[in-house]
Amino acid sequence: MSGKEIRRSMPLFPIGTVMQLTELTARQIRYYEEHQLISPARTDGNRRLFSLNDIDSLLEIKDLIDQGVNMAGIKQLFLVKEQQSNVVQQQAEKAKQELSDEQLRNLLRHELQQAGRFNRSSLRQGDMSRFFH
Amino acid sequence: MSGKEIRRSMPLFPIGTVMQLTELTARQIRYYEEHQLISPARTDGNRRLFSLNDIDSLLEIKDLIDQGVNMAGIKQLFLVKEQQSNVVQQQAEKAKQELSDEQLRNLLRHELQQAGRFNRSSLRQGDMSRFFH
DNA sequence: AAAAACATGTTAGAAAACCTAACATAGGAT
DNA sequence: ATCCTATGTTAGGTTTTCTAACATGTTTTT
Repeated sequence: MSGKEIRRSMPLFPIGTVMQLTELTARQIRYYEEHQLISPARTDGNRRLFSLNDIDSLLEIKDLIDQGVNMAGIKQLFLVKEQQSNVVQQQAEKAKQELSDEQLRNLLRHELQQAGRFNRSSLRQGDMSRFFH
Repeated sequence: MSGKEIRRSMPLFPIGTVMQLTELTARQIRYYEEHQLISPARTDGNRRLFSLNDIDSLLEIKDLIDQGVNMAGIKQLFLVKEQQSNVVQQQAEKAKQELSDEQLRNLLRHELQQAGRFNRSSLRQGDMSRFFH
């Protein structure tokens, strides 16, 4: 939960770069922040600095908007997704301590079915990979 | 030669971000550019925009300077390294068309020995990985 | 149908970040 | 003792970003 995430959440990009990367206007990006769909960091001088995670989120937002989802909908989706990944994570952790290998396999299989039924769009994530490597 | 490189050479970061990432001053970064060790892109408004490759180069420059190498030395090292990778690349390409598998294996073995003897520091490259993933 | 809400555009004024160019300087090299 | 190298510092100018406000075309609600 730290090694990888610390880096992808590192504030690196000014809004201009993000505009190009996402093809969103500054207005749109700020509006989505206003509605708490993202929370970019700030420099000492109050300029926004976006992380790779922020950009992933923005690309996802753009996608959802194209599909007619409104702010409230997107917020809910993000919430649920966060919860889900928390659940999966915590349970995986709990499982590691408490369960036998056999039991663990069963649990994971269940979780994954759940995710597949619902979390659909999370498979399209990590879109930033299109910019690097 | 295109897929990966296009992305790592994508102009993304303003100088402020690069300063933090590399712990170099703006003066240093501009000075290295002046000596053509890097060539960051520019925005329409003439602001520098650095790529991941630029940052890799800067980290390498910093390293070499710590080891007492001066501008001229670094320039030469970069030149040789670029040539080398060109040679390896071209020969690999030529080889793919002209040589048998057996011959190809021999050639690559040779090239790699060469590289190992000389290109040493290139193994420490791709340092940006420390910031992501 | 009128009013309200939503998502985005546009504008204005201010502040931050960056630019180039010039001069300053400590430490090595000649 | 002088010159060169790498970097610091300063000044004046330009670009980018900020917030806040008002404008506008679409949907929703009433």
